[in-house]
Amino acid sequence: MSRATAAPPGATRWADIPRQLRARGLRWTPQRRVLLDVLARMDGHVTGADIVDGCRAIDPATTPSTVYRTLDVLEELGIVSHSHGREGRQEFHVNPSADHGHLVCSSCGRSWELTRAEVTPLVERLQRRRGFAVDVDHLTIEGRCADCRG
Amino acid sequence: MSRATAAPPGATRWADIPRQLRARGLRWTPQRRVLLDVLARMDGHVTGADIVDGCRAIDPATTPSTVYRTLDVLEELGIVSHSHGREGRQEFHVNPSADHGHLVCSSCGRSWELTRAEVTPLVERLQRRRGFAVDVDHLTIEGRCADCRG
DNA sequence: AGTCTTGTTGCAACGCGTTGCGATAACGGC
DNA sequence: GCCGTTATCGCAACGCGTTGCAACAAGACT
Repeated sequence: MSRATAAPPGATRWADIPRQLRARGLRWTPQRRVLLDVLARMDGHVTGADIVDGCRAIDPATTPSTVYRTLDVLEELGIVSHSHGREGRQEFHVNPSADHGHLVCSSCGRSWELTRAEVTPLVERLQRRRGFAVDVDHLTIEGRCADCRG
Repeated sequence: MSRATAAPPGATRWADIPRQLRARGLRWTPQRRVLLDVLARMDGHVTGADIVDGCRAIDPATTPSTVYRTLDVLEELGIVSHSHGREGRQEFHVNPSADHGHLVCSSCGRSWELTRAEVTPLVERLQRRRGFAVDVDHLTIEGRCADCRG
Protein backbone atom coordinates (compact mmCIF):
# COMPACT_ATOMS: atom_id res chain seq x y z
CA MET A 1 0.00 0.00 0.00
CA SER A 2 1.28 3.43 -0.90
CA ARG A 3 0.71 6.39 1.33
CA ALA A 4 1.10 8.62 -1.70
CA THR A 5 -2.56 8.25 -2.61
CA ALA A 6 -3.69 10.06 0.54
CA ALA A 7 -4.69 13.67 -0.01
CA PRO A 8 -3.21 16.29 2.28
CA PRO A 9 -6.02 17.02 4.71
CA GLY A 10 -7.79 20.28 4.07
CA ALA A 11 -6.49 20.72 0.54
CA THR A 12 -8.60 19.91 -2.48
CA ARG A 13 -6.63 18.09 -5.15
CA TRP A 14 -7.78 20.29 -7.97
CA ALA A 15 -5.76 18.36 -10.49
CA ASP A 16 -7.74 15.26 -9.79
CA ILE A 17 -11.15 16.74 -10.37
CA PRO A 18 -11.37 16.10 -14.11
CA ARG A 19 -10.81 12.42 -13.39
CA GLN A 20 -13.40 12.41 -10.63
CA LEU A 21 -15.93 13.88 -13.02
CA ARG A 22 -15.18 11.46 -15.82
CA ALA A 23 -15.28 8.52 -13.43
CA ARG A 24 -18.92 9.39 -12.88
CA GLY A 25 -19.70 9.81 -16.54
CA LEU A 26 -19.58 13.58 -16.21
CA ARG A 27 -17.54 15.94 -18.35
CA TRP A 28 -14.65 18.32 -18.06
CA THR A 29 -15.43 21.51 -19.95
CA PRO A 30 -13.78 24.92 -20.39
CA GLN A 31 -16.55 26.50 -18.31
CA ARG A 32 -15.85 24.13 -15.44
CA ARG A 33 -12.18 24.85 -15.69
CA VAL A 34 -12.88 28.56 -15.29
CA LEU A 35 -15.10 27.94 -12.30
CA LEU A 36 -12.53 25.78 -10.56
CA ASP A 37 -9.82 28.34 -11.26
CA VAL A 38 -11.98 30.89 -9.50
CA LEU A 39 -12.78 28.62 -6.58
CA ALA A 40 -9.13 27.68 -6.10
CA ARG A 41 -8.34 31.35 -5.68
CA MET A 42 -11.18 32.12 -3.27
CA ASP A 43 -10.74 31.26 0.33
CA GLY A 44 -13.42 30.55 2.82
CA HIS A 45 -16.94 31.80 2.31
CA VAL A 46 -18.19 33.32 -0.89
CA THR A 47 -21.61 34.15 -2.22
CA GLY A 48 -22.95 32.79 -5.46
CA ALA A 49 -22.78 36.22 -7.03
CA ASP A 50 -19.11 36.58 -6.05
CA ILE A 51 -18.36 33.37 -7.86
CA VAL A 52 -20.25 34.40 -10.97
CA ASP A 53 -18.37 37.71 -10.98
CA GLY A 54 -15.08 35.90 -10.60
CA CYS A 55 -15.87 33.73 -13.60
CA ARG A 56 -16.90 36.70 -15.68
CA ALA A 57 -13.56 38.34 -14.91
CA ILE A 58 -11.90 35.44 -16.69
CA ASP A 59 -14.59 34.77 -19.28
CA PRO A 60 -17.11 37.59 -19.73
CA ALA A 61 -19.44 35.21 -21.54
CA THR A 62 -20.06 33.23 -18.35
CA THR A 63 -23.71 32.42 -17.73
CA PRO A 64 -25.11 32.23 -14.19
CA SER A 65 -27.11 29.10 -14.84
CA THR A 66 -24.00 27.22 -15.87
CA VAL A 67 -22.16 28.33 -12.77
CA TYR A 68 -24.92 27.37 -10.39
CA ARG A 69 -25.46 24.03 -12.08
CA THR A 70 -21.79 23.21 -11.86
CA LEU A 71 -21.70 24.22 -8.22
CA ASP A 72 -24.45 21.67 -7.61
CA VAL A 73 -22.31 19.02 -9.22
CA LEU A 74 -19.28 20.02 -7.18
CA GLU A 75 -21.36 19.88 -4.05
CA GLU A 76 -22.28 16.30 -4.83
CA LEU A 77 -18.59 15.52 -5.18
CA GLY A 78 -17.96 17.13 -1.80
CA ILE A 79 -15.71 19.84 -3.25
CA VAL A 80 -17.87 22.71 -2.08
CA SER A 81 -20.76 23.01 0.30
CA HIS A 82 -23.29 25.75 0.66
CA SER A 83 -25.41 27.24 3.37
CA HIS A 84 -27.59 30.29 3.66
CA GLY A 85 -26.10 33.45 5.06
CA ARG A 86 -27.68 36.82 5.62
CA GLU A 87 -30.89 37.50 3.79
CA GLY A 88 -31.01 33.81 3.04
CA ARG A 89 -28.47 34.20 0.26
CA GLN A 90 -26.35 31.28 -0.71
CA GLU A 91 -22.89 31.13 0.71
CA PHE A 92 -20.42 28.62 -0.62
CA HIS A 93 -17.60 27.14 1.30
CA VAL A 94 -14.70 25.80 -0.68
CA ASN A 95 -13.01 22.59 0.26
CA PRO A 96 -14.96 21.67 3.38
CA SER A 97 -12.20 19.89 5.26
CA ALA A 98 -14.50 19.00 8.12
CA ASP A 99 -18.13 19.38 8.96
CA HIS A 100 -18.73 22.78 10.34
CA GLY A 101 -21.47 25.34 10.49
CA HIS A 102 -21.38 29.11 10.59
CA LEU A 103 -22.17 31.90 12.94
CA VAL A 104 -23.37 35.05 11.19
CA CYS A 105 -23.83 38.45 12.77
CA SER A 106 -27.06 39.94 11.49
CA SER A 107 -25.78 43.39 12.30
CA CYS A 108 -22.33 43.58 10.72
CA GLY A 109 -22.51 40.53 8.48
CA ARG A 110 -19.26 38.97 9.59
CA SER A 111 -19.16 35.24 10.00
CA TRP A 112 -17.24 32.66 11.94
CA GLU A 113 -16.86 28.94 11.69
CA LEU A 114 -18.55 26.73 14.17
CA THR A 115 -16.69 23.57 15.00
CA ARG A 116 -18.38 20.25 15.05
CA ALA A 117 -17.45 19.91 18.70
CA GLU A 118 -19.38 23.02 19.62
CA VAL A 119 -22.61 21.69 18.25
CA THR A 120 -22.18 18.04 19.11
CA PRO A 121 -24.38 18.09 22.22
CA LEU A 122 -27.26 19.60 20.26
CA VAL A 123 -26.75 17.30 17.31
CA GLU A 124 -26.75 14.22 19.50
CA ARG A 125 -29.76 15.34 21.41
CA LEU A 126 -31.80 15.85 18.23
CA GLN A 127 -30.57 12.53 16.96
CA ARG A 128 -31.70 10.66 20.09
CA ARG A 129 -34.92 12.45 20.83
CA ARG A 130 -36.26 13.08 17.36
CA GLY A 131 -34.29 10.79 15.08
CA PHE A 132 -33.28 13.94 13.21
CA ALA A 133 -29.87 13.96 11.51
CA VAL A 134 -28.59 17.52 11.46
CA ASP A 135 -26.71 18.62 8.37
CA VAL A 136 -23.95 20.36 10.31
CA ASP A 137 -22.27 21.57 7.19
CA HIS A 138 -25.37 23.48 6.20
CA LEU A 139 -26.00 24.97 9.60
CA THR A 140 -26.03 28.74 9.93
CA ILE A 141 -26.82 30.42 13.21
CA GLU A 142 -27.74 34.08 13.17
CA GLY A 143 -27.46 36.52 16.01
CA ARG A 144 -25.37 39.47 17.18
CA CYS A 145 -21.67 39.27 17.72
CA ALA A 146 -19.80 40.54 20.75
CA ASP A 147 -18.64 43.71 18.99
CA CYS A 148 -22.07 44.71 17.78
CA ARG A 149 -23.58 44.21 21.19
CA GLY A 150 -20.80 46.40 22.50
CA MET B 1 -56.47 46.76 38.60
CA SER B 2 -58.45 44.95 35.95
CA ARG B 3 -57.35 41.57 34.69
CA ALA B 4 -59.19 42.26 31.46
CA THR B 5 -56.21 44.11 30.00
CA ALA B 6 -54.04 41.01 29.95
CA ALA B 7 -53.78 39.36 26.56
CA PRO B 8 -54.36 35.63 26.43
CA PRO B 9 -50.88 34.18 26.04
CA GLY B 10 -50.11 32.96 22.57
CA ALA B 11 -52.91 34.91 20.90
CA THR B 12 -52.20 38.11 19.01
CA ARG B 13 -54.69 40.79 19.84
CA TRP B 14 -55.41 41.69 16.26
CA ALA B 15 -57.87 44.37 17.25
CA ASP B 16 -55.16 46.28 19.01
CA ILE B 17 -52.76 46.46 16.10
CA PRO B 18 -54.11 49.68 14.55
CA ARG B 19 -53.47 51.41 17.85
CA GLN B 20 -49.99 49.94 18.13
CA LEU B 21 -49.15 51.29 14.70
CA ARG B 22 -50.53 54.75 15.34
CA ALA B 23 -48.75 54.92 18.68
CA ARG B 24 -45.53 54.72 16.71
CA GLY B 25 -46.54 57.31 14.15
CA LEU B 26 -47.32 54.59 11.62
CA ARG B 27 -50.56 54.18 9.72
CA TRP B 28 -53.47 51.82 9.42
CA THR B 29 -54.31 51.29 5.77
CA PRO B 30 -56.68 49.06 3.77
CA GLN B 31 -53.69 47.11 2.46
CA ARG B 32 -52.50 46.39 5.98
CA ARG B 33 -55.98 45.32 6.98
CA VAL B 34 -55.99 42.77 4.16
CA LEU B 35 -52.59 41.46 5.17
CA LEU B 36 -53.60 41.03 8.79
CA ASP B 37 -56.82 39.29 7.76
CA VAL B 38 -54.69 36.84 5.85
CA LEU B 39 -52.20 36.32 8.66
CA ALA B 40 -54.96 35.81 11.21
CA ARG B 41 -56.25 32.96 9.09
CA MET B 42 -52.88 31.31 8.52
CA ASP B 43 -51.48 29.13 11.21
CA GLY B 44 -47.89 28.33 11.81
CA HIS B 45 -45.34 28.65 9.07
CA VAL B 46 -45.98 30.29 5.76
CA THR B 47 -43.77 31.46 2.95
CA GLY B 48 -43.76 35.00 1.68
CA ALA B 49 -45.32 33.88 -1.59
CA ASP B 50 -48.16 32.17 0.29
CA ILE B 51 -48.92 35.40 2.06
CA VAL B 52 -48.89 37.42 -1.16
CA ASP B 53 -51.23 34.88 -2.74
CA GLY B 54 -53.54 35.07 0.23
CA CYS B 55 -53.73 38.84 -0.08
CA ARG B 56 -54.38 38.66 -3.79
CA ALA B 57 -57.29 36.32 -3.11
CA ILE B 58 -58.91 39.13 -1.17
CA ASP B 59 -57.60 42.04 -3.22
CA PRO B 60 -56.19 41.10 -6.64
CA ALA B 61 -54.47 44.47 -6.85
CA THR B 62 -52.08 43.54 -4.04
CA THR B 63 -48.46 44.40 -4.74
CA PRO B 64 -45.62 42.23 -3.40
CA SER B 65 -43.49 45.16 -2.33
CA THR B 66 -46.25 46.45 -0.11
CA VAL B 67 -46.72 43.06 1.50
CA TYR B 68 -43.05 42.54 2.21
CA ARG B 69 -42.62 46.05 3.52
CA THR B 70 -45.54 45.63 5.87
CA LEU B 71 -44.22 42.28 7.06
CA ASP B 72 -41.02 44.08 8.01
CA VAL B 73 -43.02 46.53 10.08
CA LEU B 74 -44.97 43.74 11.75
CA GLU B 75 -41.74 41.97 12.54
CA GLU B 76 -40.53 45.06 14.35
CA LEU B 77 -43.72 45.03 16.37
CA GLY B 78 -43.13 41.38 17.22
CA ILE B 79 -46.31 40.21 15.51
CA VAL B 80 -44.54 37.96 13.05
CA SER B 81 -41.03 36.62 12.79
CA HIS B 82 -39.25 35.14 9.85
CA SER B 83 -36.52 32.66 9.23
CA HIS B 84 -35.15 30.95 6.17
CA GLY B 85 -36.46 27.53 5.25
CA ARG B 86 -35.58 25.28 2.38
CA GLU B 87 -33.74 26.88 -0.50
CA GLY B 88 -33.20 29.84 1.77
CA ARG B 89 -36.72 31.07 1.16
CA GLN B 90 -38.38 33.22 3.74
CA GLU B 91 -40.72 31.54 6.11
CA PHE B 92 -42.93 33.61 8.34
CA HIS B 93 -44.23 32.55 11.67
CA VAL B 94 -47.34 34.25 12.92
CA ASN B 95 -47.69 35.26 16.52
CA PRO B 96 -44.41 34.03 17.92
CA SER B 97 -45.60 33.18 21.41
CA ALA B 98 -42.17 32.16 22.54
CA ASP B 99 -38.73 32.10 21.07
CA HIS B 100 -38.28 29.02 19.05
CA GLY B 101 -36.38 27.82 16.06
CA HIS B 102 -37.21 25.30 13.40
CA LEU B 103 -36.08 21.93 12.23
CA VAL B 104 -36.48 21.43 8.49
CA CYS B 105 -36.10 18.17 6.62
CA SER B 106 -34.18 18.83 3.42
CA SER B 107 -35.67 15.73 1.89
CA CYS B 108 -39.42 16.03 2.47
CA GLY B 109 -39.60 19.67 3.45
CA ARG B 110 -41.59 19.16 6.62
CA SER B 111 -40.71 21.28 9.61
CA TRP B 112 -40.98 21.12 13.34
CA GLU B 113 -40.61 23.63 16.10
CA LEU B 114 -37.56 23.61 18.24
CA THR B 115 -38.16 24.62 21.82
CA ARG B 116 -35.97 27.11 23.54
CA ALA B 117 -35.09 24.45 26.07
CA GLU B 118 -33.65 22.20 23.41
CA VAL B 119 -31.18 24.77 22.25
CA THR B 120 -30.38 26.42 25.55
CA PRO B 121 -27.11 24.59 26.13
CA LEU B 122 -25.81 25.65 22.74
CA VAL B 123 -27.06 29.20 23.11
CA GLU B 124 -25.42 29.60 26.49
CA ARG B 125 -22.19 28.11 25.33
CA LEU B 126 -21.94 30.53 22.40
CA GLN B 127 -22.85 33.35 24.71
CA ARG B 128 -20.10 32.51 27.19
CA ARG B 129 -17.35 31.48 24.84
CA ARG B 130 -17.87 33.92 22.01
CA GLY B 131 -20.09 36.65 23.37
CA PHE B 132 -22.47 35.77 20.54
CA ALA B 133 -26.19 36.27 21.15
CA VAL B 134 -28.10 33.72 19.10
CA ASP B 135 -31.35 34.86 17.53
CA VAL B 136 -33.25 31.74 18.49
CA ASP B 137 -36.37 32.86 16.74
CA HIS B 138 -34.51 33.01 13.46
CA LEU B 139 -32.77 29.69 13.85
CA THR B 140 -33.38 27.02 11.25
CA ILE B 141 -31.59 23.71 11.38
CA GLU B 142 -31.59 21.55 8.29
CA GLY B 143 -31.11 17.83 8.11
CA ARG B 144 -33.02 14.62 7.46
CA CYS B 145 -35.97 13.55 9.53
CA ALA B 146 -36.52 10.11 11.02
CA ASP B 147 -39.00 9.10 8.30
CA CYS B 148 -36.76 10.07 5.41
CA ARG B 149 -33.84 8.24 6.88
CA GLY B 150 -36.04 5.16 6.94
C1' DA C 1 -10.38 10.85 -38.10
C1' DG C 2 -15.45 9.87 -38.07
C1' DT C 3 -19.58 8.70 -35.50
C1' DC C 4 -22.73 8.32 -31.75
C1' DT C 5 -24.44 9.15 -27.18
C1' DT C 6 -25.75 12.12 -23.86
C1' DG C 7 -23.93 15.44 -20.48
C1' DT C 8 -23.56 20.52 -20.86
C1' DT C 9 -24.28 24.98 -22.43
C1' DG C 10 -26.73 29.41 -23.32
C1' DC C 11 -30.92 31.51 -23.76
C1' DA C 12 -35.19 33.08 -22.35
C1' DA C 13 -38.45 33.17 -18.96
C1' DC C 14 -39.79 32.70 -14.51
C1' DG C 15 -40.07 33.15 -9.13
C1' DC C 16 -38.97 35.40 -4.90
C1' DG C 17 -37.66 39.38 -2.75
C1' DT C 18 -35.75 44.34 -2.60
C1' DT C 19 -35.13 49.17 -3.74
C1' DG C 20 -35.88 54.01 -5.59
C1' DC C 21 -39.12 57.27 -6.66
C1' DG C 22 -43.16 60.12 -7.67
C1' DA C 23 -48.01 60.07 -6.44
C1' DT C 24 -51.42 59.16 -2.92
C1' DA C 25 -53.80 59.14 1.24
C1' DA C 26 -53.78 58.63 6.55
C1' DC C 27 -54.27 61.24 10.42
C1' DG C 28 -53.17 64.99 13.67
C1' DG C 29 -54.13 69.87 14.11
C1' DC C 30 -56.85 73.93 13.05
C1' DG D 1 -64.57 69.77 7.40
C1' DC D 2 -60.15 71.45 5.44
C1' DC D 3 -54.96 71.49 5.48
C1' DG D 4 -50.34 70.06 5.84
C1' DT D 5 -47.03 66.58 6.90
C1' DT D 6 -45.16 62.45 5.81
C1' DA D 7 -45.94 57.39 5.96
C1' DT D 8 -47.38 54.36 2.57
C1' DC D 9 -48.54 52.84 -2.00
C1' DG D 10 -47.80 51.20 -6.78
C1' DC D 11 -44.74 50.92 -10.33
C1' DA D 12 -40.71 49.81 -12.68
C1' DA D 13 -36.32 47.99 -12.43
C1' DC D 14 -33.11 45.31 -10.39
C1' DG D 15 -30.55 41.12 -8.10
C1' DC D 16 -30.11 36.33 -7.04
C1' DG D 17 -31.14 31.92 -8.26
C1' DT D 18 -33.83 28.17 -10.95
C1' DT D 19 -35.86 25.74 -14.85
C1' DG D 20 -37.17 24.08 -19.71
C1' DC D 21 -35.50 23.48 -24.00
C1' DA D 22 -32.96 23.26 -28.38
C1' DA D 23 -28.25 23.30 -29.97
C1' DC D 24 -23.65 21.96 -28.95
C1' DA D 25 -19.61 19.36 -27.88
C1' DA D 26 -16.92 15.90 -24.64
C1' DG D 27 -15.48 11.60 -24.68
C1' DA D 28 -15.93 6.65 -25.80
C1' DC D 29 -15.73 3.42 -29.47
C1' DT D 30 -14.23 2.00 -34.06
